[in-house]
Amino acid sequence: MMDGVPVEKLTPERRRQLTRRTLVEAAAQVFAQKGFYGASLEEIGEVAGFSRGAIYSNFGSKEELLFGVLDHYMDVQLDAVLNAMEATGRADLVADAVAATAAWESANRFTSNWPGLALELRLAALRNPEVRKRLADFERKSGDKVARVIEEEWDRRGVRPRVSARDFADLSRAALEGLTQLAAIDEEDSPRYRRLVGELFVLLASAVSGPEDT
Amino acid sequence: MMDGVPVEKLTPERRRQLTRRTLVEAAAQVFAQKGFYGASLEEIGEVAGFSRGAIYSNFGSKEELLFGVLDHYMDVQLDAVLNAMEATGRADLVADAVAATAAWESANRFTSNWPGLALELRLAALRNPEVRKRLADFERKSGDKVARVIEEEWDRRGVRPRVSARDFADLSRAALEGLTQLAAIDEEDSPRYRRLVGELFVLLASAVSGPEDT
DNA sequence: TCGCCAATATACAGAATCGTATCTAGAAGT
DNA sequence: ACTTCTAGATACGATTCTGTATATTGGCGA
Repeated sequence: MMDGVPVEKLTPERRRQLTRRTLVEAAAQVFAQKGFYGASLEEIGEVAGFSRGAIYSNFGSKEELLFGVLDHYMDVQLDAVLNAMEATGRADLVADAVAATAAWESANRFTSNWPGLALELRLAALRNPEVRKRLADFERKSGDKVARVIEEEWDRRGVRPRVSARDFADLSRAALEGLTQLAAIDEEDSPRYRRLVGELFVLLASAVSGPEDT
Repeated sequence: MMDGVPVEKLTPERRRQLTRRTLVEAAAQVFAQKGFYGASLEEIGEVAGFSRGAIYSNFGSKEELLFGVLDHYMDVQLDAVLNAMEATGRADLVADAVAATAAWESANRFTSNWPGLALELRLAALRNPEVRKRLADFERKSGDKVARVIEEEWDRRGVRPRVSARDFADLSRAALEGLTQLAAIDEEDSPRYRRLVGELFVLLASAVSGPEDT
């Protein structure tokens, strides 16, 4: 019988990629919860619905799996950042900041175990030179991208900034991540920290144009 | 013979505290390098110059040792913060910010494996409710302290802030920690991130008093 | 339809770790 | 000087985890 639904042909290659993805997502989750050392391949396989065999078939070692998770993380993170940037561009600086914050929020950057994964990967970077290199490259590249967008916006509006767009971007990112972490730890005051994200952007945006500008 | 030097009598109690401290410091170092799970008690004992027996004699378990490290961390962190605050108080807001930054820098917050320890403890907090509670309490309490100092300063100078002192304190701390982490990961751009710390304070300080004030 | 091959599962060996149980040495007090 | 008591060292058992080697299963080509 012919398939009434456009069933993805599910070629072997496709199937393999699919299990890879499943494994990576499971690994991301378990790494975030238990940490790289604390997580057992057994549990990761179980969460993914596979056995350890699948992991060793698709990745050579636990470390390679970590790299898979890192790549995945960087993809998702970059998407979130670009989406947040796209949310801006119509209103004034402050409103833009608020919109970007909302986009950031909706990208569930505060929920689930995203903060845990981010922390875990930073730690992994601190300990593993290869991870460190890749993560640093990524941060630089995405920082550049964000800075370019900011610059365009400033140009378009004739803003005379007191700091470079790159500095502004990095400062925002650092503060954003610090707040995210604090919110994750202090669950009770988490709403306050989320509010502070908006506050931060308003402060920064108003500061960047200086006392002489509105 | 009478002691020419005021030799600390080294009572048993004192001796015990001393080994405890030695063990905690060794644990802090190894935890920072390898993580809680990755660190073996064997190695910690070795670094401290003791055997695992000493650990189990002074702490009941690996987890209790972690609590010891956490307490130590909070003590040191609070000291550093208060010192940084004390560095302020004479000049204007911007100069104060710079001075505080310098004090922070000199407290080696960027060097050694302090960033690693901070990250590791945050992760531990994310995973262990008891750690989370203690750390959250500490952050709140130290945040209050800092906020109070800031408020006094603002009062004394007649600053009319646009945000609460508490918000300002938390924003600063979040950004500071974010920058510290980025600096630790991107060793190559580390100087730039350190410069951004000063930049940040200047921006925040100028923003907080608003466009109507200098 | 049959046999081959790749993807995944299972079985296994070796290493490492935690916590406990036991031992030892040296100081405090009589 | 002798006993006691405690901090710390050593020995041990049990568990767990990684990585490899082997088995199995399900699809694809001949």
